[in-house]
Amino acid sequence: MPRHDAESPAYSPKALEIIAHANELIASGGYNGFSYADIAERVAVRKASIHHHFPAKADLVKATVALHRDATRRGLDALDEAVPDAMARLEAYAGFWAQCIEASNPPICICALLAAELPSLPAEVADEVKAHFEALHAWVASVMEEGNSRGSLRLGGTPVAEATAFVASIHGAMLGARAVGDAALFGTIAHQALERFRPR
Amino acid sequence: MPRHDAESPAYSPKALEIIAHANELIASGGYNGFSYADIAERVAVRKASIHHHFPAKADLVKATVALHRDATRRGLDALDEAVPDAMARLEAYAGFWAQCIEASNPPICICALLAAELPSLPAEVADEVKAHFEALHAWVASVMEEGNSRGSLRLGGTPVAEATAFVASIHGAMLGARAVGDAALFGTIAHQALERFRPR
DNA sequence: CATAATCTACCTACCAATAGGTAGGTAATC
DNA sequence: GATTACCTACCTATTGGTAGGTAGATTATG
Repeated sequence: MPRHDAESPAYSPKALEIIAHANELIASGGYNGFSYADIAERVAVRKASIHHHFPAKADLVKATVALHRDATRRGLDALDEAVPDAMARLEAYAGFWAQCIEASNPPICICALLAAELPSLPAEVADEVKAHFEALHAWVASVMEEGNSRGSLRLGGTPVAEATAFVASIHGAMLGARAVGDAALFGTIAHQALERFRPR
Repeated sequence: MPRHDAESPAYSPKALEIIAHANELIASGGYNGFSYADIAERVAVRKASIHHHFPAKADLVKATVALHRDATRRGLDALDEAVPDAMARLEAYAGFWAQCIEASNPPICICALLAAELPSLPAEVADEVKAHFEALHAWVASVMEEGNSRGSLRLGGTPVAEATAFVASIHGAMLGARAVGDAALFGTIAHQALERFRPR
């Protein structure tokens, strides 16, 4: 899901390597928690060379988020195809994140993290983060609407309202697990969030 | 709730002023999103003078979080006294945050924000954030347990599990509202999170 | 009460390190 | 030859912090 395709046509292999490291560093300390120097030493080129691939920091972080969004979209598309049942699809989505967080790979959704810092982000990055939330809300809502109409899950409100609430639970669960230092807490909360949609 | 008492005995008036500004700056850009220079110009002293009050940045942020925790504890205690009904109490808690977020005062819980950045925080700050989450989980759980046993709210799981899920919803709602640039979204999600506890 | 000592809260000056970035150059590849 | 991807050298600005000093307020002492 957040796994990106190493064959993305828009970036060189080195640029993709830089993005991968930016991803990890953002996931740990947010936008201002890492510098080009950090990336440079991980990628084994000089700091100034990073500018060749990404002229400014905002370019790098925007690209990182955009690639994360691409990967998310492809992952959600794949879920739509592979898992016909709406409830099982949401479970698979939550399960995917539970595995990631348990393995710290990645340890958090970078868009959720950047959302927290949104007011101080460059506008082009903030726009990507906002778009990610909107796309995720829309996907969850469409899954819920489908599931509700087919009886595989049961909504207590509108699909849109329930979807935004579910996404909030997922992201809040990431914060909670991180705060108390218990990765399994994410899975517990996510499972609980899903139970409310279980048909009786 | 996050309003602190201006008569706190441990800090000078100037130190409290510094903390208040640190609070705002953290709420906007997190731990690394502000500097002593930012505080200095807001408080109208030289940057070096801030070190007199807080020798290192970690000291300042730790104190800021600690004061926020004190204020939260007092606010929750006051709620316990003023609102006998458990369901109404949770509603008051959520409503308080809804007002804050609508007024951007404060625009987000700094502990939720710092939780996102936890891996890169100084340990003494991370400990305060963790303790905040644990205390909040405990308070919500106790309110839920009381409400459940009195019939004023209904739990689908254990008080501890439901409390952590509720806190996740609240914090996730903060992220969602911030991400999409719609402060009212917090209140919508929070209200929905509460509805699941409404007795039938 | 007057004076000295101490405390508090600021200042200037300075430091090393870092941050994001520019400019010009080289070598390898196509 | 043009492009790509690196390099060195350098820049300004900023960051968190140290060190020494001053002035006013407060406390202790005779």
